[in-house]
Amino acid sequence: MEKVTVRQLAAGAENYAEKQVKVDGWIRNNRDQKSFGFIALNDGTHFNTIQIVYEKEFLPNYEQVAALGVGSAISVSGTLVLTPEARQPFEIKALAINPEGDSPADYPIQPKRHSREFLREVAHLRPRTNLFSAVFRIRSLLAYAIHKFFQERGFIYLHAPIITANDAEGAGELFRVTTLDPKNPPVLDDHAVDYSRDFFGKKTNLTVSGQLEAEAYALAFKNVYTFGPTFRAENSNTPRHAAEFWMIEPEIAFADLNDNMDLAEEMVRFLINDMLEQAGTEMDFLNQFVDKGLKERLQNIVKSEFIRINYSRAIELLQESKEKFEYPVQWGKDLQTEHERYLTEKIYKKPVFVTGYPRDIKAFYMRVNDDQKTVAAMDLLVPGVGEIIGGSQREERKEVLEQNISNFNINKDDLWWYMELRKYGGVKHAGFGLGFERMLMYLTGVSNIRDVIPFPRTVNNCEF
RNA sequence: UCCUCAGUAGCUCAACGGCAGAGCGACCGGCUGUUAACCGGUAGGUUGCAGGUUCGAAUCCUGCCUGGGGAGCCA
Repeated sequence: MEKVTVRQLAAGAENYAEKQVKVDGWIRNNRDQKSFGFIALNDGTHFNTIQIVYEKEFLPNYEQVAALGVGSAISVSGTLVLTPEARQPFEIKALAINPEGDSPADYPIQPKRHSREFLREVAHLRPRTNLFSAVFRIRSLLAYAIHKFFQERGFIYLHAPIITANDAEGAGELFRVTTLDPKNPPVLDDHAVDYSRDFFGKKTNLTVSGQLEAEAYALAFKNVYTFGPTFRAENSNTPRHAAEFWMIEPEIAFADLNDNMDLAEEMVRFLINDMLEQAGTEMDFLNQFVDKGLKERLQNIVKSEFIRINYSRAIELLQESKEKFEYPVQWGKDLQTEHERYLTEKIYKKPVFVTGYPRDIKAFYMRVNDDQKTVAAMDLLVPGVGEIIGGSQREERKEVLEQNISNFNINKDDLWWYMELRKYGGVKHAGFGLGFERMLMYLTGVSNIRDVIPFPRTVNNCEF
């Protein structure tokens, strides 16, 4: 008897019609009647369940099977039957059902709607629900799609370090990495902790970005990307922030800001297309139960050009809009969330690149424009999620970069190697950071980042 | 960190100063094709925690804890 998966059956049930097969899985629902019953079985290989029909006359352990609760693990042997007239295209008429793992009546996941908040408390069981089955299948496919996109274009995948000593990027609060005894650390004469006696002989932390290292590799391999975990110790409590998340950071040499935006746009379009193709069943489910406009919105984005406007023009548009904003719109100040949302959700209703931000509100490594007041930065704003990409052309002129570093009061000594990238074969280059989970939220319509990370880490929460 | 809303049965919620309830789930029974099945019945509670006001508190007040939403920070 051939062991099959629901994935194999979904791909071609007619190959198995009237044949005997064996499937293993977990019971989603079990309904018994006097002499027959139905089990909705999920074997983990496919979003959909397979229906198992079992009858008293064939099963010596009918009563035992009928009593199996939701969540129980079973092995089923039976005949695959095509059922074109029914709601499901095929089912299995059971000849034998072996209980493998019982699930008592207090199993928290019931065949009914649960709140996301409740399911977060049972994060070890929530992947057994429809929503999380869809989300985490798509998460896996999306990670693969990202590699596909860059590998097909000849990019080199770079593993940037996770432990780093540079804290010069200003990209957020850091998680310290140390082996010192917190109760009794070695101290200097002025009672400050003596990090020279720490594991690495200096202060170290978890990475907040692999960008600086990616620049080094872009200036050797031309086009590279990183894709790995990132850590920010921000005390931020929002549906869009996590302390541990994944980020994709491509870096391209001999390229300017426009090349950078072209790449970002092509990538976003590729990822959407790929998910619509690869995850049809899951996308249909999300479109029906999570966000009614999801598929239409994504399909429109694939077709339409992204908007590109500069910061100054964005300020003008917002000022002309007559919309009442809580925070004033003023040149020189950063765009507030409400401003970004207005641009992408009200004015354009599609993704918008905003470029050329004031120099003072952006990072030291961004290339200064000829006006000396703005930098070659770009943010990609999308409806519903807000900023999913932040990037820039990098400052490749050694003198200008040095000036920036001193303007931002950054310790130049930490960046000696970064400066040498400008000294030896420095060339214009650019890159961006894509928040993996934010992209996933955008693709699935799921509005809380805690629901697209298997075991999310946020302020005051490191359960599981 | 700030603002705001909410914690009542396993889950989703009602009761809003006067006997703590419903739907779903669970359990028992019925039903020959169900599919978040249907029909009948049963069990299930220190109303987040601590204090206060009151003859009487799930309900009003104070503090704390937990969670949601908004803001800032950002991806």
